[in-house]
Amino acid sequence: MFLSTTNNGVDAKGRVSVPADFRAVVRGGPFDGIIVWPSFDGPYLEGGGQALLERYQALIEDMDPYDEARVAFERAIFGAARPLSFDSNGRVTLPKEFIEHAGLDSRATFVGLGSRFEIWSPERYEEHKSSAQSYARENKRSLRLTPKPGGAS
Amino acid sequence: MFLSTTNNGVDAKGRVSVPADFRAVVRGGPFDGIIVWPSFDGPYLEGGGQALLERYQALIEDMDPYDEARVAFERAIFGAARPLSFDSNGRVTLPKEFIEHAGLDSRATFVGLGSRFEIWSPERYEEHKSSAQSYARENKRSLRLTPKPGGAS
DNA sequence: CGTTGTCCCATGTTATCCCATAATTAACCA
DNA sequence: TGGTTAATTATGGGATAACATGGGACAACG
Repeated sequence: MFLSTTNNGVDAKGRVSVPADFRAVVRGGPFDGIIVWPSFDGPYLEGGGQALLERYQALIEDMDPYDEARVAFERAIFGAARPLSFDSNGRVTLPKEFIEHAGLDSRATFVGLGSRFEIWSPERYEEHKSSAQSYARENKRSLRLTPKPGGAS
Repeated sequence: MFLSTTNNGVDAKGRVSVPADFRAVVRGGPFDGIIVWPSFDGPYLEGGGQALLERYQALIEDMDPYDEARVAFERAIFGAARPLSFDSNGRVTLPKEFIEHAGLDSRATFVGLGSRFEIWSPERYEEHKSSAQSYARENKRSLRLTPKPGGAS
């Protein structure tokens, strides 16, 4: 499970150390690395192990072969995703397009989200964290998860 | 799994390098190359390894032998598909009809979609990509990950 | 005999691997 | 508990192999 938030450096080659905790999550899997794609929902990257992609694939393959939504998801996720393998020190190299999409400069913030994680520019992540939108989103989720003792609804 | 998007050059002979990642997917299969056909759904090419074609064959053989749709699929896919073998550098030569169908000029965009891939003219793909992204953004709620049997989140 | 398609070799570019070093954390013993 | 050692992690640079691409030779076919 991907947990906690880490801020690591991005060097001139686009290399960044994946937090050791995150590496431990995918260790032993079919692919020694992570799979990352630019979010179609904002200026950040999404990622996970190969298992995550296979779960998405299972979801998508339940849709009709030429369903519009299916094709859109396939292109937005599989078409954009890249497998990034670890080097001997646990780093991955981010493609230029990914760095541009997330607006990364010299540092990157890894945010663990359970089954997956996100990679943000530190500045943008601070904005995102404090923005009213994400605040509302998080509140909405906790409303769903925690039933009130008195039990309305 | 076919992943990510790559833009490679098409030379005067119609030769194009198949991305190394894609070659790795079909490596070890019964046929050292890819199978490609013009999409009946738009100006692009569809392709995959021989395993993909065999899956399609299984799907089609489940249909009624005299179903009009079955005959149509057989003609549109098996009738139009061509096996393209790799040369020693990992390139294939695209038939002229394929180049015309996809409107390819000097470059071709390979789009990995999990079990298969597509080949687009870069300009046409850019148009479709942005519409696929906005469609995915609007319908992202239908892509909810079901919690893993053992896991939390 | 001309045309088309396949094969092979050459080259620039890019990405991958491997080394060394610094900083942090964990483990261990006094 | 404090100090010391060892191990893991994060970072930087250089060497090496893989990849994409161009041109030319040979063979197959009409």
